[in-house]
Amino acid sequence: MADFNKISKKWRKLWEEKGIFKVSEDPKKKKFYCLEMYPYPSEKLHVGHLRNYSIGDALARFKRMKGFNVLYPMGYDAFGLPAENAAIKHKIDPEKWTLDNIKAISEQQKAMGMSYDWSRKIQSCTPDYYKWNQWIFLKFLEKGLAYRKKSSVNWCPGCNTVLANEQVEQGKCWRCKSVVEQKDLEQWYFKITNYADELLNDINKLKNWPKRVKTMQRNWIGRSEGVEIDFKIKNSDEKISTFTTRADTVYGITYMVIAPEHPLVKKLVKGTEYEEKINKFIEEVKKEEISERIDETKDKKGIFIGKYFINPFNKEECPIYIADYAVMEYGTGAVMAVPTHDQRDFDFAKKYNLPLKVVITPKKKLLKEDEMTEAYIDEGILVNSVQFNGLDNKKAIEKISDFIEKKGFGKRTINYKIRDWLISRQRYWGTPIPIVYCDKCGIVPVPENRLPVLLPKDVKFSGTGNPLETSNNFVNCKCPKCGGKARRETDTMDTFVDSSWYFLRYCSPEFDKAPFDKKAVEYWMPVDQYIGGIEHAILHLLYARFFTKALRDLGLCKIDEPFKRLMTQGMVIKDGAKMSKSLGNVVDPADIIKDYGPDTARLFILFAALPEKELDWNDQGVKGAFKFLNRFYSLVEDNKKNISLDKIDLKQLNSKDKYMLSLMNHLIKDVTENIEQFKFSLAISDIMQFVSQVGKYANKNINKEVFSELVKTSVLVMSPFIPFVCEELWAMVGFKGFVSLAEWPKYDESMIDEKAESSEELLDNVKKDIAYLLNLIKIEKPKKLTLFVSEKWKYKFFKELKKEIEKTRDIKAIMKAIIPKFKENSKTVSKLIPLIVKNPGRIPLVILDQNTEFNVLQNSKKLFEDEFKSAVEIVKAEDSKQAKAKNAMPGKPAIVVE
RNA sequence: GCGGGGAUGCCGGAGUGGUCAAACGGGACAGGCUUAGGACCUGUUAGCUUAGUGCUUACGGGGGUUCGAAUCCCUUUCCCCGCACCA
Repeated sequence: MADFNKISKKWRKLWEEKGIFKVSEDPKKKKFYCLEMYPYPSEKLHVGHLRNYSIGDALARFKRMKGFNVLYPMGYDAFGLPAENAAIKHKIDPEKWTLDNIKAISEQQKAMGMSYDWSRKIQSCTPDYYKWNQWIFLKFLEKGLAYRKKSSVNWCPGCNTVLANEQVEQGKCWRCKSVVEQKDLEQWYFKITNYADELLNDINKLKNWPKRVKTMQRNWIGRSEGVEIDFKIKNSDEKISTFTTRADTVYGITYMVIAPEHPLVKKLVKGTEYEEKINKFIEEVKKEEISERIDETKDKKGIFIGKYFINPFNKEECPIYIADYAVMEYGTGAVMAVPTHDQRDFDFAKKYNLPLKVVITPKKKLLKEDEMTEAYIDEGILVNSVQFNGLDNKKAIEKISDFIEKKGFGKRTINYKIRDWLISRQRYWGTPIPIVYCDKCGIVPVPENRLPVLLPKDVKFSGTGNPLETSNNFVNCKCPKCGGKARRETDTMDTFVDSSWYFLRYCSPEFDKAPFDKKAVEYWMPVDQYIGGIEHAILHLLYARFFTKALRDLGLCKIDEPFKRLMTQGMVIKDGAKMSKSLGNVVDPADIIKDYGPDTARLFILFAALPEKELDWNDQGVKGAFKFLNRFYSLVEDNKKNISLDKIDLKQLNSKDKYMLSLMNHLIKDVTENIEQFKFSLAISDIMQFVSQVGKYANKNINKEVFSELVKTSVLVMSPFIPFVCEELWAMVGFKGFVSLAEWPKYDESMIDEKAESSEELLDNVKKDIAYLLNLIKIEKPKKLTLFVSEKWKYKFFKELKKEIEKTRDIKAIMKAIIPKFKENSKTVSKLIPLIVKNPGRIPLVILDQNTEFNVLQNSKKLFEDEFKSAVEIVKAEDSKQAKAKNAMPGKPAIVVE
């Protein structure tokens, strides 16, 4: 058995020595940028990573062989919490921990045969990278895209830092799953909301992104059109504005709810009898806010604040409540309540005995308040709405919105769910925010020529507080403006900032005048294929889109969207569950590689499931892949002597040779199409079938040139999946150079002969039948074999069909005409008709010959004679009588042995 | 609740109107090789039947369109994922 690990090491070394995967801009060649989401360098590579890279590498190799100039880089998302936590726990320098991990991981990636251009490796934790984070931050600041504000923020007590909205999942921290708290803090933000509209609209440009991801982004941006209406408060100069998408219901307003955090609440109740009660209520809500406020099934809780507002439409006075179901984060933090037409308002009104007023009713039956058991949210006609009565409610939204703007009650607005991106983090292992606070000058940006602001080494990791604050050299500095004493910003940037533009850096990783070289970016970008996990659907993928647009507006690049095509790989599961340490179902890729070699691991991963789908890891499947690999290898090795690289002499080919060449061209076609559509498992399945055919062929008297061509093709099309073994076989067959750089085979449509393929199958079947029969009657050496072929009813059928086809090409009509005449064979007939109608080339052949099978058998007489060492006679049974006499049935060759 | 995706043989998983009893792999069974096991090779693997390009039943359940449905439409059950009191 071949030692696959030895083979892998040998080729890996050769690839590295020759640097064959290094690329540079070449305007003459078409580029292809293949990118995998760069990994966080944790201590070990897991199978999910392996899958990600196997998919990407197969595609990159395929495109390279297809003649593209392929940019396929790798780098590391090297800033982040685990490094810092390791520092606290094991007293290791986070930098050393990170760089050691990177070394180990890149070693594994190399061992797996990934064809990265390693000269473009980037690590986000090195100053030559994060300097440009700071540079971009300053540019954003100039443009007003970065700003500082005090606000209620998400605080993760587990990570001891604030989080962006996108990083909170169901009230919990995305990384450590701690319950997130709210805190009022002054923090740095990126103004992603400036791009909300463009980010939403441009989703339509992302034709080759999974629907799921696009939907998630749309929902996250959460655009809704409506009106903002201002309500005057009775006996006060204040007014409250509310946002609604249902302007048609304004005459049904019976009260208002505002969020407990709403800044007006304290003002309004100050000094009144309600003040104490309200403050108590707010405290209560705040306490339970985290877990319970999120729970939708919970009763809505609220309290009257002792104030009334005036509905500008009908001058009615209605009470103002604060309630936990109003949230400050959305709209204006206040809701005009229409209990008859909103379920939440309805529930609340019922609980606190607030009045109901119907303003929309179904056409058929007038809706009555006292009969309602739930809110009426469907379409209908306006009632109780003065001049708008009788209008269709959808039209009424427009009319009333016009009215609102005309009267100055409010204005049309568009609301988004997306918030600005909070990028400050109270942690050490990240990019320092290049800002200095001076008592005299205030917030002062560090000048561009003094970048990078380096992370200091003299810090203490105590586990509490931001370690950066322990470095006096770092914190205490001089104001760049006035030279006076100043304090440096100790917050670092969210690591998602690093990953928002790393794909641009790959284009010119050494460039030192800007984050990236505009020219290189113009050549390589956008990324043609991006591959990664679904978990980044609204985190990284949204941020990266935002960055690209913002950098474009800074004049740094020209593209609108960074990723042309996105593939989100499925999870790897085992025994029906996600791999996890607690379940004990973790597979270590290193073990698989050790036992079976890297190619087996790659082959199994790509074969076991389509890339987007979940992959169920099973060890038997791994063995199966290994078995195939061995079979493939020995097929070539055992037949080395049958290799001849001379040109095929087409005149010398027998039917079997032609058949194999047909299969081969068919294979190239299918595999190429399947790879282009990411259907790797199908491509591999095609190749497996082909290889087993080649194996059968190899046992025969073969044409050496044909055989060599078959082997060459198999090795070529298999090489994106199992590159090491294919390099070995390529060299074994006697080809020069690397198969990794060889040209992808082209197929010749004229060589694909489906007739030959099906004839070959027929012969195989007949041969099997003969063998079976001989075995049955225990005759080893028959004197003579007579094969009867009878096709009586089919012959009639073809004649009928020919007539019908001359009349029409409509399958339906033909079916209707013919099927009743062949009731007994209706199933076969209904299969044959569309086949023949759709492949007109076959009609004359089938009809004129009476039956193809006879001819095929006739032509292969010699083949049978050789095979069974006996005289063979092929007889066409002209009618069923003769056939029956010799035991031949319609539609099938019968065999008579003498 | 809203949105997205699923349900196929013993298993993983292809297949989106006719060439489908359904690729490929695994498992199981039988046979070959072998002292035996492993490895390897061949065949079988819905039921009946067979010397079969035969018949019947079948791609979660029910209904429909069609000469014809795993595939299209409607409906229903179940599962997974994302968002979540969004005004």
